[in-house]
Amino acid sequence: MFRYHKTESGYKIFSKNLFCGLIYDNDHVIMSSNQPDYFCHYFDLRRDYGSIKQALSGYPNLTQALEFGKGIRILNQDPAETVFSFIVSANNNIPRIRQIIQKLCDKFGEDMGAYRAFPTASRLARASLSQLYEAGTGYRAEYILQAAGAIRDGFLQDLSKMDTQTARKHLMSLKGIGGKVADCILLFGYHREDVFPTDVWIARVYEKYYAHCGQCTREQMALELCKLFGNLSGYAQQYLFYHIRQTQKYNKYI
DNA sequence: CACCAGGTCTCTC
DNA sequence: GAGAGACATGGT
Repeated sequence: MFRYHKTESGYKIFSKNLFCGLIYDNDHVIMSSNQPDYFCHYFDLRRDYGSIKQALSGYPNLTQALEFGKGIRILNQDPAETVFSFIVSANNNIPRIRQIIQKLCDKFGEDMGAYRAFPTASRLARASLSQLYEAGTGYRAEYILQAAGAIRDGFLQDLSKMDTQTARKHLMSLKGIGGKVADCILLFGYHREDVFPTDVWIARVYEKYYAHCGQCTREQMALELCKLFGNLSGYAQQYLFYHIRQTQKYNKYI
């Protein structure tokens, strides 16, 4: 999600220790990878998004977002990479998130020849606080270190067996992981569809289109939106997020 | 030089 | 449990 580079004709994308190139050619995309099966799953290519969009079209205030984000797919990312990435994302902007993650790869990732892998949890667990500060993580350095140790010791081992709410609480027991980050990890790392990551942008959407209570917290918004969208929550969130994020200012970053 | 960024933590009451 | 402030860092 945060490890991609635009090229003349497409994108270079990195996940874990793997690489994938995308070339846009008229109406189709050519994928080349050292691990095509992995990236078919990564891009969620086997899923029928047409029926998801059809189901979502019955909901209020989504028509425009569905059209705007017609090519959206929910990525299946590596769970550990997702944990570290979204710890970094908190109270941060996208260019800097990408920069920090790049530096973490440069400093701690395995050398794959043409690029560096995302660092493993056990490698990050052996990093020093000052090394993590050097990567620009700031006050999140200790969160990363703690999460790295926990994951190395099996923290994520049983997560896929837990129901969503149990898994969410489990993730939130780590410092640096609150409700929003936990929901992102569940959505992008475990493809849990019954979460609604609620950040500043979704909060704005909520207040504009879906507000039921006058003054409610992000947690309450997420709960209400989940109740409304059920197992389509994760998808609805992505369409709404992408739409507002691209059409409201700050789109200079992309 | 303030203010902000895909929030969370830590204190209070 | 709800409500303020702090929080590294880099960009505007």
